[in-house]
Amino acid sequence: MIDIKFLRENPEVVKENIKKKFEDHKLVLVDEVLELDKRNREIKVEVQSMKAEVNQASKQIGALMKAGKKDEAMAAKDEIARHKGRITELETEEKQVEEEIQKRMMVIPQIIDPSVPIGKDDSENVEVERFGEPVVPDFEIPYHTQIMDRFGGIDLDAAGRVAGNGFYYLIGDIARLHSAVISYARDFMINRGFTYVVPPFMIRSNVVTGVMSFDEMDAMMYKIEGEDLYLIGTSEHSMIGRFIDQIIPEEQLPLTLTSYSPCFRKEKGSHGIEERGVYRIHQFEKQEMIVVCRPEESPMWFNKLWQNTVDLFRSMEIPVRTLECCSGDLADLKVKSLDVEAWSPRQKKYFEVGSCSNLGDAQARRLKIRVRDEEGRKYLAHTLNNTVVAPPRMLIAFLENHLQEDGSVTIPEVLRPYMGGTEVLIPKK
RNA sequence: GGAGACGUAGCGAAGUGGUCAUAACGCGGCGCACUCGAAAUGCGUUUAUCGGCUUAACACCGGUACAAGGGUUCGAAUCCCUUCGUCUCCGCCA
Repeated sequence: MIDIKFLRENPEVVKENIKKKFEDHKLVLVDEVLELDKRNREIKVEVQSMKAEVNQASKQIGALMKAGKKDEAMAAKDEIARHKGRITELETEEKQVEEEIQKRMMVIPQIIDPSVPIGKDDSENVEVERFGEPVVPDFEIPYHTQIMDRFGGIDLDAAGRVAGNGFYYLIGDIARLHSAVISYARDFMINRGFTYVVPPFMIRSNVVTGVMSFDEMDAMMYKIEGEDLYLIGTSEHSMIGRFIDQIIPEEQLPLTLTSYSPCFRKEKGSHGIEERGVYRIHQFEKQEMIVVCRPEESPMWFNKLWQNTVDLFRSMEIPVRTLECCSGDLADLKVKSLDVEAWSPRQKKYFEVGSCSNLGDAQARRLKIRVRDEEGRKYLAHTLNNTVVAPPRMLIAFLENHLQEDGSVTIPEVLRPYMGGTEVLIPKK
């Protein structure tokens, strides 16, 4: 969401940005907003001056009533009644016009960072850098559920009967590995100066509509029946929700937080739940990081954030690469975005394990997250978020990369303290 | 879940139909004075948002906001309705 004042003064910049994102059908919205905005301000001028008159008259009535001059008071009442109809009329139009403006502003994309590569869709995303050697072993790597199964580590059949497709039971060593990764990731971020937070796992509808569009909400969010509550799709929802309508003192910035939560997603969108296994599921757990900072610092934090994820994966000896989202694949609220992908020796390609985004002031504008500086001036914060790690999916990369020819799985040194010192998992079958 | 009380500035709190809502009073913050300095004291200052005007402004003019939404009224913090939240007691419960 961009600033309407910016659009008013720089319509060509906004249009140019829309073209860069290959969303030409939205070009017309810019001119529509300009026109609606003009009308909206005309209405405001008229309504406000009328209200000023009515307020004046009301004060007079009070004085006249006190003075016992009833006739004059009645005359003033008529005066007000004449204005009232017109005010109601104008206010109705004002409300409509503002809704129309809002509707358009919500879909006009954020001005993207100049460094974002131009491209139509995800096929034009750009690999930035590889970290670690993508190894393909000379023995066959089975599908991840098969690897888990050898350890008696997964029961999808029962999960299907109990909760349906898209759920899982993780069992024994695999379940322990899952928890170990989360705990290790938590401490990893704490050691890098982030503050650990456990947020609410359900949020109210007003927070939901604040943090996402209706379409996203419909495709992702589970609603609690009979309550005004939704299960979060990521802890970003409740973490950012914490700052809605808040004015943060500048000296508290940057807020660097790492949160844990289970995540619930309908996955109703284009992909759906097709693959068997734990790649795309209705419920998973995730360690997240979010940053609220001063505008000039957000590019610096963006680079620090994705680097954290890369470092975490490298510390567990998993090869990764970074893939930058091109303009056409970038969500409308984002200024810049980069995926961290882990190497899959089975598929012989990289797959997404995390996503790092700089939202600029777009999220802050929508949610009214402001900062007050020492002089008392207020401005919108910049917000960023990134996945630290989402274990069920990352376990795929973990198991595939650490599987030995004899069927055992080695545990990287950093994870051993969280696994009771275990150095290697021995299959049961 | 039941009963009661409550929701007003950073905090506490007055205002219960009009002419003090930026809002009494107190605390805190900021500035100034006194002091070698500090404390104490004294004086002053301290909401957000939108529109207009202006080259521009945290200057000026005006609109809106007393948990949120709606209603009654010429006029609502105050009266009525709905929702949300907080506290106390009871019930239930990891």
